[in-house]
Order: sequence, then structure tokens, then C-alpha cells
Amino acid sequence: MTNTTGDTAGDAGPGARRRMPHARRREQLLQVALTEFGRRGYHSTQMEHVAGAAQVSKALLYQHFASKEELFAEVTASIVTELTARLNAAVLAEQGSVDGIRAMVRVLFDYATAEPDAWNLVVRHLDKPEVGLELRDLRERLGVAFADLLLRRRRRDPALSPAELAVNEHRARLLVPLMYGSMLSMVSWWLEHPDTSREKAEQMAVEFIWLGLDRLRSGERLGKDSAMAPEPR
Amino acid sequence: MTNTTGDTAGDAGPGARRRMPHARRREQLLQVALTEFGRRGYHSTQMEHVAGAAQVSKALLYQHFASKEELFAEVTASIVTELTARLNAAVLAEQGSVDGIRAMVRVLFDYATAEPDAWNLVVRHLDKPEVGLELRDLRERLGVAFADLLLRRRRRDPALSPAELAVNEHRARLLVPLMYGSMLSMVSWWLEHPDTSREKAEQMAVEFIWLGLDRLRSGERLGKDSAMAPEPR
DNA sequence: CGCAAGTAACTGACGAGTCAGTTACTGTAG
DNA sequence: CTACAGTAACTGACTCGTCAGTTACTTGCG
Repeated sequence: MTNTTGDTAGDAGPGARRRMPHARRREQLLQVALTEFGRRGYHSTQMEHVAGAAQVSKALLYQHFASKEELFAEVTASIVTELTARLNAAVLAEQGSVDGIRAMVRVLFDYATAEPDAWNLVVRHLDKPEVGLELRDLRERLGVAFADLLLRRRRRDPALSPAELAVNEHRARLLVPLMYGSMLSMVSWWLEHPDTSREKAEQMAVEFIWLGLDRLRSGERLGKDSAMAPEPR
Repeated sequence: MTNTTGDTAGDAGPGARRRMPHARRREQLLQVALTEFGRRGYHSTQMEHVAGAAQVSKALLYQHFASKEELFAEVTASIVTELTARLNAAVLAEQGSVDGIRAMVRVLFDYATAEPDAWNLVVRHLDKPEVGLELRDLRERLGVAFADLLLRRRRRDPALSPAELAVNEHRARLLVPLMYGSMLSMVSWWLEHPDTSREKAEQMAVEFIWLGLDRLRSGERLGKDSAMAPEPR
């Protein structure tokens, strides 16, 4: 750190030191910004913090990103892209079975564990209204994609009338927030309760969600009448 | 507004006008602050906004609340208290049956509908790390209380060994974030999809959650092996 | 050299918190 | 029923720290 020629800048790679080429510096700054934003939240993070953490002046930071907002947007966008991709991959790999759920849950646990700052930034303190929006969008897109997958097989079933299908579609979309919410919530809970094993937490989430979805997939009609304790009141 | 003697300050009640007694003004300010914070979030809300919305000077606001933080803390505390009370009441009224779930879900939907700003403030843009903490606390407290309720009957069952009970306790605590997360998520989703009827959304949430809990309550052992659909594929 | 990478030191605006006063209500002595 | 003292509610115009964004300058690699 105090070294002028040789260095040990904690950075990766051999040639990594001051005076980086544009692109590499940009990457580093994004990485550092992600960490800072993730730990402090948008509002409590100052551009100086980011610059400082990257061992660079604020002015340089501004040569790469026009504004704090832009920097932040870029950071969150990358996270959202990454997470979306992973989740989509997980869902696509396991066509709608329990393993699909298991895969999604695993992706979330993996991500939260491997990238705590990113997770924090996106799921915990959503400091910025904007992030809220992007997140809602993420959830929405994932939700639609997932509902599609859930219904893919049923859609091809010629025994189902379009009306029946429509009912199922609607049901599937309603299930998404339930699934999604419980997954996120479980991961957050687990992070705060390290005494609980990850396996148990994962398994519980998978079971819980699967029970709900199973019914839908098995075609059972969950009418207002049946399927529920017969409404005393 | 321009009127000096008579007025129509948009406020409630007959004698309500400028120059209120201390206590009443304080109440009004809290109310206004809740609205402002709820709509803009902590950071984007300035003390001037609150003062302005209450048609009062900033200085006066500071005669009631020592700082922005204090004002905010008081606002959120009242919301958390209120919500906790309502949820506890709902759970207590319906001892752990489906109706218990139904009651909780209904409370959340009611609250979100009746107090959108409060809901927004606490559940959506949690602008402030602190709120995050308070909320986690709320969830934790509610969770424990709820798990206790779920298990109340089982605890008195002499047929269960302490070991079996302990397993159930643990299971119950794990279920709480799942339940809780899906409820909140569903309410938020519904708020953004007004085309879906509240009844359907509510019912779906109740069913989804009940399916998970039912298994636990009926004492079924959810081993790693069984309890999972044997994989159709 | 020449140009890109880099910086220290500055600016300007915004927003929390303060203060020196002003206004209106409440009694009570004449 | 004044009149006027006492006081609580209230305000406009300030201070002052903080922080996003700039400017004018330095450094070192090809």
C-alpha cells in the first residue's frame, strides 16, 4: 500500500497496480462500488468512499461514471442481470418438477452466500426508490417466465379447454409472488440465523413451496368450496 | 387559507384551525409525517416537506421533535406497534386453524388497503437501515409468537417425547419466514395488480400457506426421503 | 514529445437544525 | 366590558456541515 514501485494492492492478477488501462479500471471501480453500496446502502455511500476504497481519486471515478446515479444504476443492473440469468437457467434446466424449485432455491442461497454485498444491496436495504422499481420488474419478469414454465405441459394438453387453461394461467401467476416471497424471506432469515443449517432451510423452503405448487400441477381444482376447511363462520 | 378569521383548513372537526394546542398539533404532525415518509421514503423527505404539508413552519416542527431521526422513529414505532397488535389479535382469536391464517392474511390486506402510506413506509421502500432493523425485529417477534401458537396444542400432548417436540419447535420456526414472506409478497403483488380481485389473492395466499402448515400440524414427518412427490418427469 | 491516467484542491447547492423575534389566545385587575 | 400582562404557538431568515460534481494541474508510459 505504501509501496511505490512493487505492490501488493490486494487486487487480483500480477500486473494489477496503479495506472490501469481504462477498461480494467472501470471493472475494478464497479466491483468496489458494488461492495460499498451493498454494505452502506445508496444514501450512506459517498463517492469518496468508493474512490477511497479503490485507492483512487474521486475525479477519476467521475471519468468513468457520469454521476452517482449512473454508477449505482450500472451496479444494480449487473446484479439483476446476473441473478435473472442464474434463476432462468435453473428453472430451464429442471422442467417444472420439484427439482426446479430446488434449483431456484439453491441459486438464491448460493448467491446470497457467495455475494453477500450484492444480495444485501438488492434484497435488503433497498435504499433507492429506483431499485425498488427494478426489483419489482425483476420479480415480474421472473414470475411470468416461471409461470410459463409451470404451465408449459398443461398448455399442450388437448384435453383442457381454453377456459380451463385460462383459469390455470391465472392461478399460476398468483402463485408466483407467494413462491418468490417465501424464497427470499427464507434466505434472509437463514442469513440471520446461522445456527440453522443451510440444508434444513433449503429443504424446508422447497417442501413448503412444492406443496403449494403440487396441487396446481396435479390439476386439482381448488375451488372456494372444496380444498379448504369448510368455512365455519 | 387567506382567510384570517373564519377558515376551511381542510382539517377535520369544527374548531380545527391554525394555532392548535400542543398535543393536537403533535398528533397532526405525526400523521402528516407518516404520509410524507410513506410516499417519498426517509431520505427524499425533507423536514420542510413535512412542515409544509402541515402548513406550519419548520421551526415549529422542531419544537415537537428534536430531530428528523426522532420524528421518523416515532412514526415507524407507531406503525409497528399497530400492526403487531392487529396481527397478534388475529392469531389469538383463531387458535391455529386455517382461520388463523385467514385472519392474518386479512389483517395484512386490510392494513395495506386502509393505510397505504404506512404500508409503503414499512414494507416497501425501507429507506433507512434502522427501519430494516425494527422490521426484522417485528418479524422475529411475530414469528416466535406465531410458532408458539402453532405448537400450543402439541406441547400439551403427553404422547410426544421432548425430543419430538423439539423437532417440531424447530420446524415451526423455520416455517415462519416462509409464511410471513409469502403473505407480504402477495399483498405487495396484489397492490400492483388491481385487476386481480382481493378475494382471489387472499384465498390463494391462505391456501398456499395452509398447505405447508397443515402438514406440520397433522404431525406428518417430512423426512428427506418421503413427503416429496416421487418425481413424475 | 504527447496523450491517457491520475490528482489535490476547489465550488455550489442542498438540507438539517437554530434564533430572534411576532402573533394570537387566556386570564384577571380596573 | 375593556385593557393589558403573561405566555404558548408560531415564523422568516439565518448558520453550518456535507457531498456531488469540476477545474487546473501533475505524472508516467509508449
